Amino acid sequence: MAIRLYDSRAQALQEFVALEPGKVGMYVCGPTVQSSPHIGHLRSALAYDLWRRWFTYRGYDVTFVRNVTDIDDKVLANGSANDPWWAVAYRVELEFTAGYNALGILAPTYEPRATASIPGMQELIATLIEKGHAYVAEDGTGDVFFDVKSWAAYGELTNQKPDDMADSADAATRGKRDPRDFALWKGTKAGEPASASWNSPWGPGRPGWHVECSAMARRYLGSSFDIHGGGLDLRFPHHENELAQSTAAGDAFAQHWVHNGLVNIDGQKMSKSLGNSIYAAEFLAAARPIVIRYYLASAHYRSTIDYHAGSLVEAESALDRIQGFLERSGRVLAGQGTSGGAVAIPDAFATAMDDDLGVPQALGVVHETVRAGNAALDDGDTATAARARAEVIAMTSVLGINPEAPEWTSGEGGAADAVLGTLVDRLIAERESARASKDFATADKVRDTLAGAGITLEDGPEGTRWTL
RNA sequence: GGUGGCGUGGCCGAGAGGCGAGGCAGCGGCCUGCAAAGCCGUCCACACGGGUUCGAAUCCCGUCGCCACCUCCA
Repeated sequence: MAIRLYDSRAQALQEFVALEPGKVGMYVCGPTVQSSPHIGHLRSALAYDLWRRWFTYRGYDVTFVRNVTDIDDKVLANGSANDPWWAVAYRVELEFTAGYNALGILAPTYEPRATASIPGMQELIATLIEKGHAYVAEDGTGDVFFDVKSWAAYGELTNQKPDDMADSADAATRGKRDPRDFALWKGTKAGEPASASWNSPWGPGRPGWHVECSAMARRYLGSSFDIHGGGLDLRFPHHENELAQSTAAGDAFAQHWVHNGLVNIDGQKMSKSLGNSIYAAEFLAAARPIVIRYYLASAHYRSTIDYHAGSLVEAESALDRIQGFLERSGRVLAGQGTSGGAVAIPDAFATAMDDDLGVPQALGVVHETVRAGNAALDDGDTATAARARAEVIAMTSVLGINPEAPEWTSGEGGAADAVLGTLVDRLIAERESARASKDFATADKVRDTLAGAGITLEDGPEGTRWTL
């Protein structure tokens, strides 16, 4: 069964065929580390984490590269004498890493920083100049521009004709031959810190944004690789320019382009001017990380997610249903030797995932399996329940949302939990004796007290359970 | 102006010419001392107007509304 993906350049679903059988080379645009991560960054990283996990499940050896753009106009702008740009970049990078880790996003195979790949960028620029696709600005600034007119295919990624492109707002063309030309190298200007200046054949300066990704992709994945991903907002100009540069320099570059949808807040784009950005730290404090992962994964990766109050509550209810089944089945089936070897993921789940990463449909299969498993437990059909349990574990594990996986359960079971358990167990015992003597008023009072502390009781055949 | 996307039941969210995705919320029932959890049932939706078809949420034409990108952006 082949994996199909929606290729943004072809604007069509395409069957994925690896350049090298059994291997996938994937480059994803990581953050420009200029300010704290927000929901959208997490969503984007998660989308490619899911792609990567699915390719891996399907047996591919995935080389996953996600860069860190640590030198850029905005990084520079956010630095100061007391807090240099590179300190800002490192600090913000740590915030991103913390956010990724919190959501169980796997570390990339390579996570290159742009500042560590300057020679590769210069090499690419030199090639472009040599081939007549780039030129040194005639205004003496040391800038080097890509010559859009020299590359007939320019616009192929976003299906635009250069003549249709609005003239640059950057009206002062700064030594450009054409307003659409974009910077490959930015000569160091007066007042810019020496720490942000690298020597080059064109004078001291720093790389342009687009060329950074082209060079890093080539360095870690070679001149041709399978998939290039990034946020929908990066299609133009960033990815269009990357494609033009790399192909003009002679690289085959990415075979497929994949773009994830953005996150809106109450129907509006997140933006600093609207003041509606939700930062990762705030978001991660709003619910358990696994709930956030479930929420961000539950819409198709290409669709816009519209976040609103209540989104996480709904996600949590849905996830609790899965978790509740795993807890219940784990308890009932404990010690029954239910492992029974490797359990295949249900075909319906795999089919959904193969089809352009159909996570929402795949989650439908998870929930159907949960229902069937619960029904089997109700009927005492432990064989069916055990199979459902194994399937649910397998499916949620691939998605990174298995509530019983170590990444979500570590941290539980500490001393504080033990103390709490002792206290709650004592109250439950008091309630039990009250119930035994039909003193339901007292029993309900205990339950209400615990409910007030956020503890829910469930009476079952094996006794009373509690959850926080 | 150019390019692309979207409008699905109270809410979220898939699907894509005929077989009622799924979740959340609600309602009825089973279970329970009462609950909770679970199960069963219920709630049969696809912006609007035409058209094609035996059959359209799905295809075509038109209309309305919303959104994204067009050198800051995941």
